[in-house]
Amino acid sequence: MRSATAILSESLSASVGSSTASRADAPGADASGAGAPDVSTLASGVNAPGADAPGIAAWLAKLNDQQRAAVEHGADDVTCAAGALLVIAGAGSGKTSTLAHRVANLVVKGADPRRILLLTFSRRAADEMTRRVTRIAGEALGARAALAQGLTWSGTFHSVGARLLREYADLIGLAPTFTINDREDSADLMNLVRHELGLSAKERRFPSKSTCFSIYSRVVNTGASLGDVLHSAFPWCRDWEADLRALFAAYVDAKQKQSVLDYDDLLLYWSHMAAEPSIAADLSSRFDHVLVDEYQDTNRLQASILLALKPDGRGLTVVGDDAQSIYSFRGATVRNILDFPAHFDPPATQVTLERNYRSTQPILSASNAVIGLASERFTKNLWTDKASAQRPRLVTVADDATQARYVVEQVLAAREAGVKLKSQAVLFRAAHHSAALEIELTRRNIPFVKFGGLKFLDSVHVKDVLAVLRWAENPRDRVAGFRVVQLLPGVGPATAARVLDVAAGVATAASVAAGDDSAANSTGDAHSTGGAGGVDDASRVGTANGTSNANGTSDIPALHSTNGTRVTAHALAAFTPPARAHEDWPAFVALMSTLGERATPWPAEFELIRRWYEPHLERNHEDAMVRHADLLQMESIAGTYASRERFLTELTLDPPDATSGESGVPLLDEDYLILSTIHSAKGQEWRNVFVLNGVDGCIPSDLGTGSDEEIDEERRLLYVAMTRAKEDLHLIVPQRFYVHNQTHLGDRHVWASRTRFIPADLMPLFDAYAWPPAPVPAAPSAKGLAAAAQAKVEIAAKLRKMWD
DNA sequence: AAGGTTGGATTGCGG
DNA sequence: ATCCAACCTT
Repeated sequence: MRSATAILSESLSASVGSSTASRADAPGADASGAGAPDVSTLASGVNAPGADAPGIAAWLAKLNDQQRAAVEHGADDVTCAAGALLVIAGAGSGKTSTLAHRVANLVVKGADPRRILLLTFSRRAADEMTRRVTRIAGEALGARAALAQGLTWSGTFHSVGARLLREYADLIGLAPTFTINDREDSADLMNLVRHELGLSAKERRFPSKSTCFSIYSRVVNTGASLGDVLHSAFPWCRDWEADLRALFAAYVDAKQKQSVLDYDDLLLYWSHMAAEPSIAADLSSRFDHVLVDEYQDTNRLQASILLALKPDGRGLTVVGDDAQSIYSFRGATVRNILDFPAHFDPPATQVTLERNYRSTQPILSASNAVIGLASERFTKNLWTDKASAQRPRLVTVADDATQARYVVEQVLAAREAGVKLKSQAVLFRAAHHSAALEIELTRRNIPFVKFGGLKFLDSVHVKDVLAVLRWAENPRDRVAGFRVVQLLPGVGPATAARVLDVAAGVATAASVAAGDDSAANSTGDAHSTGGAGGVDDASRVGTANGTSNANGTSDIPALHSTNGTRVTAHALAAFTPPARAHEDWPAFVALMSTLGERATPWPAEFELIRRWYEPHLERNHEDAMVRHADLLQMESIAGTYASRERFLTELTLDPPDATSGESGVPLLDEDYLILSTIHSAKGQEWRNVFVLNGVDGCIPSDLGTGSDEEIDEERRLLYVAMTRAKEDLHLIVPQRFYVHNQTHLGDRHVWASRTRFIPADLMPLFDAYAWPPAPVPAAPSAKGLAAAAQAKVEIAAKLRKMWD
């Protein structure tokens, strides 16, 4: 099946590829550049407060009035930053370009790029932004200034948070070696805690680990109370409120004891840190300017961080589009945008970019009409001067398979006409909607890259190897250790728990005091044959560790990595494994010991682990070959990171997200079709766009039709999909839609109807037809008709006769 | 206690 | 289809 190697390397090439592509197509540059200097703009010179401007600097002249207003807001005196700025940037309005120009302009006017904080939605967007700022500033300054290195604080909220937390770790009682749990790890930890509290053995089934985690995450991100969250988003879990509260308390406790942070913690700690007066001053004085992209998809917690960093709004710029808010399911709220201006006194300046440089007028008209039906009215209407006779197409097909054939034929036809595959994208609501299409593409040998959906990091073998690394990096990470120990044959949950207790017990003995009861007990327990040796070991290690930690200041018993892992290795060495694990135990102890002492430099450590893991991989998996290839691929990528910690952090915060077809990894310069979830298509554009499954149940998803808010979010999702298209937009409506939860080869299906977001009165905006075109039957002759009528009568008579 | 199997519940989008 | 707890066999 799908090889994770392909996924990983593809993700790399995909992101490089997309940069290359965007240089060629230059979405935003198009927006400002190819949009041809508007003569009236040049003449009027509106909003050019620069006194020295009878003419506008050439590199700014390409912008339209609104864009330039956004770029030049307060830029005259960058050292004494002007008040907050809100840029409402409609789809395709050159948002990225405007933001990049603004950053470049700040630098040109003398701002220190190292003191600019640029927060983006994804790592890809951050890289793209850095690249463009560098190019634009280079153009403005006549030379490529040393800006690429200068713009050091550009990234997602989560990655910047992780960086800051490591810097300030000592001040906030956090071990600087903390590791970060991804969603699945977090759910696993939640599950461990859930078992410990005895919540798994209730009479009525307790919510699953991922549900528990989702609830927890939502509470944290929205700042709402548990009761409210349960009521509004998880009504079927309302009865468990008290248990959930206890679970979450224990979960937080476990995270702190283990020095692990989940995604939400990166924001939560940052937010609390920024609100702490002793740190806040230092923290906010580091950044003269804070700019945030995709502000409509930030949540309350993120907004609170911004307000803490820039309480009066000076130097703060946020950019977003309320019509494109599609992440409320993870706590994002458009209120952040809508309420932004009023947060400040004087209120934030607002600039609206309404001119669309991307799509043709018919595409824009249809998109505007779709979003116009939202219950909440959006004030702006996008306009363009790109005329076209081609309306968006609304294509009715029989079913999923026909939909796939339609897309393939249209894509190939377009390519024949000179449109590269890379300029065409297929978008869908849920990752699995593209299954039939992927099969068809593979069959016809058309290369493609898919964004969204299954992640590389989700595969078992990758998680295993990463767990070894994480455990070495942070010996208190119980989820990692629990997973690692169970890789050995004959070791299951019970043994793994004992091993971890011993390791933790030793650690406790080491940092608290020698002779701690629980530590001695658990060591003794584990050591049926040589309890004395175990205790002995523990106290010896304890002394060593105690000495090295003598000047430690943290009140949390901090076990910093080197010694901590050495403790782990000692505990493992002293542990008597079950008989079946006997043979493998020494190699395991040796591995953990080497990793703990950092005896092997990075990235050779990775190879060490991979070699150790190999036999276990072969024992546990049928398809060991494929998985092994993945690990080799990963190994070569490991070398591109400076350290074990960087590798772990980056991989967790920016997991490779593209998958490719089985036909292999398309090469960089090769052409390939883009498949993407609508969510992952954010901020992108293509000449031709196909939107799959434009039916009720898919858009809107039948899971998201609970409330009006949810419906509106689904509507915005369709809007985002439609506004990705530059020239040609196909919305496909399969009439028969198979239900996916059914037995093998089942034929359950529903007769789907066109999405409710395109009601009948919007139909004139579309070019509607069925595909394949129905063959036009020859008109039946009068004689034939008469014969047919007679036949019908005869059959009816025969049927009646059966029961005579 | 481990490891495999089974039946019942859940269910997407993602940093 | 996938996840999880419970049951069964070694």
